[in-house]
Amino acid sequence: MGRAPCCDKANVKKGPWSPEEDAKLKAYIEENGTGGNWIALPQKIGLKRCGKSCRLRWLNYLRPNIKHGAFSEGEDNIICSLYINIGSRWSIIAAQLPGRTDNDIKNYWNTRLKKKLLGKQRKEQQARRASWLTVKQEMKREGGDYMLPGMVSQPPYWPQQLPVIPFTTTTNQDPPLPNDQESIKNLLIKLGGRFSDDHHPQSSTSTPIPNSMNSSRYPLDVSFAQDQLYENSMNNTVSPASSISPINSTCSQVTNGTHFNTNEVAVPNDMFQGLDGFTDELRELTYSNNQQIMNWLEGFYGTDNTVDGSSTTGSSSVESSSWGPIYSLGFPQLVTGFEPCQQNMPQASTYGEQYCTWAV
DNA sequence: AATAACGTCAACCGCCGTGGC
DNA sequence: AGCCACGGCGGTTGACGTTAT
Repeated sequence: MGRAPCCDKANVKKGPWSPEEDAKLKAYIEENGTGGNWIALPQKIGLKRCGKSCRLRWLNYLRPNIKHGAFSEGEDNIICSLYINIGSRWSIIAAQLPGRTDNDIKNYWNTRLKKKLLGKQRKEQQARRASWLTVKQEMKREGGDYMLPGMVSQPPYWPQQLPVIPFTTTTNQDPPLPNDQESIKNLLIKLGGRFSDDHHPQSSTSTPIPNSMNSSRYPLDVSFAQDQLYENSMNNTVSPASSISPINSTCSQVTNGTHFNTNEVAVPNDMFQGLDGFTDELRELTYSNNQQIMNWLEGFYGTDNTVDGSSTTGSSSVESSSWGPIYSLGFPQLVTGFEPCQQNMPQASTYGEQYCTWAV
């Protein structure tokens, strides 16, 4: 037996709110408050609306200090930084943008920001491909290796060189500031990579997954993403087989248990859910190296740094200078803004653990 | 001018966590 | 411990406006 409906659907008006309804609701709440019971509210006011609908209307439209209209560049940056870090946690993102509602931000992301991001990425990708084809032809003629400067031929397999700093907020202390490499690692994981100590799953202790992670919404399948990345890298690069490191592709199992290995990094599989081709774009992107990902993001953020191909053939190091523009635009806002988020959201520490923690 | 295609956004739906009983 | 009501959240839908053909 299902749950009883919160209201009598047959006698409830749906669709756009009329000015009269708005006025009634606004006047009542401003005078009396919600009374802590949205379900009972419409009857008190004499509105033929569902309580949930009233709540939504108030929160998204009628409540004071709601900001309507275009998003600023700064707001764009915050949204993107947070999305990259925590995914589609719109309410948390909204908490960082006074006057904006989660619904607004969600719509804005889905209809504009995502495309803006993709548009820039596509342009760069096309340019890169064009130059790649040129070089490839050049190399074929000369019988050389198919490698572009600044491109690594290995599948994306991030080395465990980055410092491991758990980004937990389980204490009362402020969360540690993410340093460059931590942020990069975090990002790379979300892009589907894994780290070099992933191969020792049995050797470590297990850590309970937070309840919210341990649901069907968050199948832990990092290695599967990695395998896909590998396939993508095989399909999208013309690298000779000899230059590709072997990769363990036998561990593509969705972890549904109640524990996860502390050497594994928990990444929600739906981190980029709803992005359709965007996920593929990101995966495709990872056939090149960290530096290129950094440049891609910098491109989005509007900085004009170009790839210094000569310095990026190594697969492990990421110059902090390359991260600089992103760091300065995005993460400070994220970090300094995280505090109100913690205050407002009791489960904020859970998010911190879910998305930012990995153990040594 | 007509209409198809696309974009935007308010609103809805259903699931989940929480707290009271 | 189990049930229930409720609030909150994220994903999706559909109406409406705009642009392209």
